Amino acid sequence: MGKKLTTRSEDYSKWYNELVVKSDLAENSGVRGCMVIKPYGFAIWEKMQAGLDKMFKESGHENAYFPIFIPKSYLSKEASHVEGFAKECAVVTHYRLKNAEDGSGIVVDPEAKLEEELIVRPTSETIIWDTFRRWIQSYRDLPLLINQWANVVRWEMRTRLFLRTAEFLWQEGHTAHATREEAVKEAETILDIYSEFAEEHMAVPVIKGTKTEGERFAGAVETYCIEALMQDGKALQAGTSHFLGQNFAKAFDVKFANKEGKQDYVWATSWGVSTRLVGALIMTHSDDNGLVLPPKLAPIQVAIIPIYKGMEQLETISEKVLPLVKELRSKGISVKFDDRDTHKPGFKFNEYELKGVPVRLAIGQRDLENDTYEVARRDTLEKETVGASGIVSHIENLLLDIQENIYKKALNYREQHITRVDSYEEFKQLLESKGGFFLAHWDGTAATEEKIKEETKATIRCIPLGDKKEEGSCMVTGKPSQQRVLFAKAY
RNA sequence: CGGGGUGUAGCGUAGCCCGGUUAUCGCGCCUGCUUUGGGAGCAGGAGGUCGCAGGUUCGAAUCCUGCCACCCCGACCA
Repeated sequence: MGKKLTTRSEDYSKWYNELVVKSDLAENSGVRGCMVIKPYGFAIWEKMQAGLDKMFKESGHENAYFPIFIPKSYLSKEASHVEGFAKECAVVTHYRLKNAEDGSGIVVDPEAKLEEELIVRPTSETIIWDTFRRWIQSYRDLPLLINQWANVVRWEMRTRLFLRTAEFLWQEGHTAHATREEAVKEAETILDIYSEFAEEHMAVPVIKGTKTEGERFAGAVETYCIEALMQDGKALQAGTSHFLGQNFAKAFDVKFANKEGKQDYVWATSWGVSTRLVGALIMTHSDDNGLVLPPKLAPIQVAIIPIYKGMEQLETISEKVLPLVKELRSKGISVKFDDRDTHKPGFKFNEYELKGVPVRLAIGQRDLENDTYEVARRDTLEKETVGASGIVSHIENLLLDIQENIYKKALNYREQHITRVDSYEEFKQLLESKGGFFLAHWDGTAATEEKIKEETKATIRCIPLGDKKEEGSCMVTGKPSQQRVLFAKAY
């Protein structure tokens, strides 16, 4: 019998440790809250990067790169921004080491103290806006649509692999516009891109919405977000897009001459998604046999496993398989022909299941005689025998089918776990017994939001966009409400 | 940062309460033979600053102190 994972699928921290962190994606680096992303895990991130980058560029954005170090004075120029990040900044104070005089080793050279401390970027608004001031003079310079792929550091009190690590990889977009309307539209366009990417590439259904004032990004006028539901009933913020108003333009004095020749502050947005998306992917689809990856993001889409006795048989199989590998690759399908002689077929079957490879082909003596392949799909674990003549189109269709199937499965789970509630008692009860998202009326005050959070640990994930207005009364205070908002316990 | 837990080979662990030969077991790794359609079998072998530092003791993985890291809960968290 194969070794089943002993972990329950709802116990994600353990699931990461056993399956992802130590077996496949990362290992503890020994530095607090950091993670090593192994090649296979990084390949997933690279696929995400490629998909998003294409969408950004198609909508007119360009990539650039800004320094990792931000002078302390920059960070403090926008008051609410620095307030939001001050408690989690890594600070560089010195620029040199030296040998200790008592021979005890290398120490920080006290002579090499920086006049102004440097902050390791927790996000780049400040240093980018300091640059934008020099890039923008006229309405002809607008809109300025910049994206950066980078790492950032946030010294969180508590870390969680993939979801909240001290250092993480992300993209951050920063744009400047001539009008308020255009900037708002940009923030919404990006939200649509994130939503499309999550649903069509990651096969993760998301709910688009806006954050309440209390959950808003430090320095933003409006924060848009996409919220996903994990298999354990907790919500995960998968991406955010912020309309920053003129806050940063004013803080960094970024003005432009409009068509009438008058000076005005520019309007801004910023937006980002991070390696947290890899966590979202794992926690949405995976099962007790390991990862389940959507074909569009799987580093290996098809694994081919020969079953043979002796090198002669392997050669016969290779002769048949290599042209197939070539043909699949020519169609843009990533294939691994695993002809290693060091592992048995059963071992390989389990290995590729653990890695979430969507389609697995096996070919042995039986198939050579019948001119067939055994085809197994990872999402349902079903196996079938397919004739060699139609194998390529069969695989193409299967990849599309798996992509669609795991999306539907995740969507179905989420629909089963969105509950409309009208009483606070019912809300509290179902939050514990069922979990998931709750649509409920809220009076719009921060006080009520805070009360609910304190009493239940649930927060308002977002005020959904595009939902029908609905007269109602707040489930806590009974005050009037115009729309249901989305509650959940979140990561 | 507060409460609780953990740290022993690449991974997972026993031993710790009650100090005493050469630190246990499994997986993995190396060699050989036999195997190969769902995680192979047998035989032999290699691999250890017992998280770090100090203390108690004739003697410390084990007891004490400090520190570090990780996990869980809380606070915190675009």
